Amino acid sequence: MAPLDQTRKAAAEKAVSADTSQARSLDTSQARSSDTSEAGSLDIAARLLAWYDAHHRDLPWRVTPGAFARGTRPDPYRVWLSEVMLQQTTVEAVKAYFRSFLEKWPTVEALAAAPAEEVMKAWAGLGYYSRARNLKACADLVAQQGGRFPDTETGLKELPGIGAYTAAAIAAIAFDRPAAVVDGNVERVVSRLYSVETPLSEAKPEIRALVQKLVPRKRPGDFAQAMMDLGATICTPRRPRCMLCPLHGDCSAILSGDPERFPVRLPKDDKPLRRGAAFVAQRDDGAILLRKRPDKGLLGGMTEVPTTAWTARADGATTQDAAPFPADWRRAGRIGHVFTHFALELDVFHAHIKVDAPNGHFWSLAHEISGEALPTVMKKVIEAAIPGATKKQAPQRPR
DNA sequence: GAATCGTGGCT
DNA sequence: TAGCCAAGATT
Repeated sequence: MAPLDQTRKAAAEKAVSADTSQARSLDTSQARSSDTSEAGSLDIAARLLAWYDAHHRDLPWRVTPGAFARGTRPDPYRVWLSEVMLQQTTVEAVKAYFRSFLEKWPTVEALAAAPAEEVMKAWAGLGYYSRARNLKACADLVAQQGGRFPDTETGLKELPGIGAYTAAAIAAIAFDRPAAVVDGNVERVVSRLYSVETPLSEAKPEIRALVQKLVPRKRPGDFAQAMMDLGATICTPRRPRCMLCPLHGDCSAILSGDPERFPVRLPKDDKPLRRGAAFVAQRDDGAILLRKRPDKGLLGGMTEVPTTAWTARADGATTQDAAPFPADWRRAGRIGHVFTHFALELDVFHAHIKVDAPNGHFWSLAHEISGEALPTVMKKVIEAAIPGATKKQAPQRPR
């Protein structure tokens, strides 16, 4: 196999990319003559790839377009890691986590050798924590099988945390397979391109079939990333920049005069409000009492301070009466947090205590707090009681 | 097939 | 402001 593209120096990459424009247009014309049976689809792919060559974004996990034609390939580990992180997560949010993970665990074997707890800590704040558990489980499996990822969509989809989208994305980007990569961006681009009136998610099979017809045999990975870049930068949910779009001449929704109408979506259910109380117990040396949540379910496997149940009741029954143990609880404030399917209000209580950690709980020293596997909602809770406590190098005064 | 599962940025 | 929505997967 060719050396990993990402291990090459950036200068070499730029030199390669600078002198391949002719080769690319040659590729494009070859594609035009042989890639699909539908000339229209073909032109669309060719136009999109040409646009991508000129306008693609430089992202930490991305290699220069045309990698396979140069005899190189992306590192499947990096492609997989980035794709899992990017599930329902913005590019900007992922960048720092991707770099951090790669520095801690440069290979799938390294990630497999890491304790699951360390992986959860490193994932804290990124959300959808089952992804982190599945990431670790997947790394363990792949490492057991020699450290090689499956190179087909079918094989990839059998791994934990890899569904239809991610399997197609890895197959296309890392292994040059002509897979139909359909994420939210692609759904939007294609639903506009063809004015798909069927509402999501009912339209998913229809959209997948339309995408499959567009996928070129050459550079399917670049095509997938080009579609997603187009959706992210041009064919945006609101105020799409149609005048800049390389496909504006192909787009049915533009003719309708209202491309924003697509994709058609069904109305969403409104979010219920849940309430509860959270208890920040602090030891004389500043340590905070924490516990680990169950591995499954909401915030599965993450760390929290003791809380009451989060109930749908709105009767305000969130007082210190519900504390896990008696102490001089002082109300420190109230925090709000919005999850995917409900909103949460937590009354935060704070106390200094001098007892041993109850069963299943543990003390986290002041300098350790920022490194714990604390989801954002729990950082809000602790901050409400002890401002600065979850920041690195928090100025803590033991009392 | 419908519910469940985080968080942050943008309008 | 309050909703929308992001490189979705799992059960």
